[in-house]
Amino acid sequence: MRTINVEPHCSIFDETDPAEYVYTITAGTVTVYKLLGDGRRQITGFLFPGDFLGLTHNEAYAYSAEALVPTRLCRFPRRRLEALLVEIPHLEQRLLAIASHELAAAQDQMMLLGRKSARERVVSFILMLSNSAARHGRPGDPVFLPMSRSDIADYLGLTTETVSRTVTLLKKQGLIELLDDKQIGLSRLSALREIAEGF
Amino acid sequence: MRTINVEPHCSIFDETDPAEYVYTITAGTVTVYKLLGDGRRQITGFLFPGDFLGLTHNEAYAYSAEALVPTRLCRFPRRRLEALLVEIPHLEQRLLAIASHELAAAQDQMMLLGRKSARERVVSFILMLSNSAARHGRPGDPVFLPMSRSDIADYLGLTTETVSRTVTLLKKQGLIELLDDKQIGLSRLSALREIAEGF
DNA sequence: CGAGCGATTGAACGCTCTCAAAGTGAGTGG
DNA sequence: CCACTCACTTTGAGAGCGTTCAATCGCTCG
Repeated sequence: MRTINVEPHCSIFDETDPAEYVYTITAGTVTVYKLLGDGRRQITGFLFPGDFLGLTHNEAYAYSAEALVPTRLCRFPRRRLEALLVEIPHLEQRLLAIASHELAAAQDQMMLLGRKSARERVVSFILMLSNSAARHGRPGDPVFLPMSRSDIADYLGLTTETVSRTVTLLKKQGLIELLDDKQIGLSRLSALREIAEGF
Repeated sequence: MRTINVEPHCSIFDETDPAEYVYTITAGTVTVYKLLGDGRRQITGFLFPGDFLGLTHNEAYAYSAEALVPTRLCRFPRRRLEALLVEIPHLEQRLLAIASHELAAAQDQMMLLGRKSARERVVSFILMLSNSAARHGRPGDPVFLPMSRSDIADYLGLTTETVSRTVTLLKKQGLIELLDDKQIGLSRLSALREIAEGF
């Protein structure tokens, strides 16, 4: 087990790398993404301190991961983890709970990507970050967005321009407040929730 | 444990039902989906014989499930499964492997929904069904599509009209053959694979 | 034969993308 | 301290892909 520091925009592993390690994040933010042949990118998740990274049952990782901000990770050899699983039965339950939670989040994201408008996607994203921050004991309002517009766009299946326009519009309509472009106040929480749920 | 038969378009459980049972599918096809406030639907998966249904760590299901064709299920009380997990350590490993596999599939689907064109989505879908059929020991070519255009559309984040137009176009271009509207021959497999991967 | 449902086809619209330019802010060097 | 650069964000105008609305086709079933 080793501690590793990664600078912003530096790769942790790539989609086809042999999956030799698993990681836990102790500080920072990580983006997990997949690429298409011509370079199109889909970010499948943002990971924060406490989250696991790199769990898979295949030989290779199914996705790439890189640091968004200066990030600290704990790295385990995968074989070591598998040995631990035999010793500590509780650990497997814990991993199953995590995987189950991630699956539910993935289904929400499919709903977002397949059926929601740009406006609904951006609102859903802001609320998601707010909830996630609150669960991790950080303030849920104002919401802090450590990622760039381009990262948000690649997570929401939009372009940076559309994300920018949508945020501007939400502000004009008094639904959010822009403290700066990485800090957003939630003026009308219940209205935002309705938009995200598609009413 | 009980065997249950479900007719087409009949609900197995709904998104908010208490999650009292887990199921395995022994015959037929099941659709798993989520709904938005105004009725928009996103199908998050099609399940076939051998697949598990209803696994969750929450009180309620996170999605709805219904039969697509006449379907037979085995129903376990969830508590019984939890008891089995204690008795049979291997079972937990198996569930973790399944969840891990589903997560990888979910990430592929996010890429499809967020970044692929209609044409790429339809081709990816056809190939996905072909691979899935082959893994289950059924013919991968021609591909059998048990679901309606509307189900395909709700799975791919498109409309029925777009699915229909796209399939017609693929046929005109000699990339697939339409035996009937539920049976598709894969004329040029490698070309199809390139389209799906975004080249 | 007629009803009804799903699939297909057509035409026009609109949301988001694309391409382009201007604005903003942090960091650098004169 | 200010000018300059560079990256990111915002704003604008126009185009395009997929949607919407509507009509037709084709099959199954009574």
